[in-house]
Amino acid sequence: MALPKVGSIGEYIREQRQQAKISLRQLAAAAGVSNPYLSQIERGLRKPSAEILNQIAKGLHISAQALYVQAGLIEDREPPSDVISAIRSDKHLSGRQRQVLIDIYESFRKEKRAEDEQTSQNAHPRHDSPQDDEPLPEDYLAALEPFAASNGNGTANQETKEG
Amino acid sequence: MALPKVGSIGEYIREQRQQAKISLRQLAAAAGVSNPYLSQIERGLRKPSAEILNQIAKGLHISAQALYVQAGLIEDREPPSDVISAIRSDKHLSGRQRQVLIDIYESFRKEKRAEDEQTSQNAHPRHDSPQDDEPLPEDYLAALEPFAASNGNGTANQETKEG
DNA sequence: CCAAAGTGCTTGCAATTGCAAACGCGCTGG
DNA sequence: CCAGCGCGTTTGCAATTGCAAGCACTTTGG
Repeated sequence: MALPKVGSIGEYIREQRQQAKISLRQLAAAAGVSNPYLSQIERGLRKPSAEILNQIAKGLHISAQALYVQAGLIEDREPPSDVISAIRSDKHLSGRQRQVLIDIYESFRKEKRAEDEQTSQNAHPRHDSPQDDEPLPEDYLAALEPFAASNGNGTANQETKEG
Repeated sequence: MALPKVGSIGEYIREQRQQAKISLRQLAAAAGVSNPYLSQIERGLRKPSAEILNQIAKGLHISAQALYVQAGLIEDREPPSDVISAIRSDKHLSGRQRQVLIDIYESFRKEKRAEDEQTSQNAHPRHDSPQDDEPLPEDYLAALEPFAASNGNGTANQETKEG
């Protein structure tokens, strides 16, 4: 997994560099990295660390965030799950309970996503979550038992202001 | 250069993990990294790559950006220099000229900064306010909120101990 | 013509990342 | 008491990062 998929970030850097009309060596100097390494990065032969990426962003006078997104390191935007944020901000739950709920919720989401992908394998171009396919551990279900018994409320009602 | 300022990121991760009441191994599994490696990261013995950082952020259900900032990988953000943006948007300059101007301007800034740091050695840990190419929607900020809030008050990080 | 300087690229190599295996420690329970 | 499980940590090791040195090519220009 060292060569192919990282291409976009390298291309992006090269585009930005050429657009700024500076040579590879100049950018390398400005970014504080070696020229051969930058060359390899631009051609997708190497996967630069976040530090290097940050330096390059500075050398290019572009947003580091944009570069991270391009590199797939920030993905795009965190999944804006109201459920998770609601769980996390619920003062009536212990840390353990929070975690259990979140894990369960996520496993459900995961299942659903797997089903959807089976039925229709259309384009999800930036989707990059390789191995997260473990079923719900018994521990969690066991932890859930007393909880579900005492709490009959099944809806995760969001109280966030919705405009 | 193996352990300069990476300590904070490790401590931060550990705090977040303990706050979520999950074990090191659980987080390691959720993040898709090995437990020994996560252990070393938390203790500041290793400097994780951006990918690993991203995975950990997901495992912790916190914003990857926040983690990058903590790791010093996003540092803060490029100073929203009007000069640079003005230079970049000036149609009367060639790409090369633009670059030269920017470089000169930056070297001046750098000099100045060096002087300032000599006179007063305090760093401004300014919170990250997203305002770049794409302003983040409030939904996202809301998702960030519990985390950002805990950074300011909830965590046992910055209690009444000042050295 | 050929030195000098520019461009990007290839090649070893030290240092680092990241992991599998295994250790010591505490707890539970047959 | 010892087997079993989970916790965090330590210890080698393969794979990768990132760099210094050097290559091939093109342009400048005395």
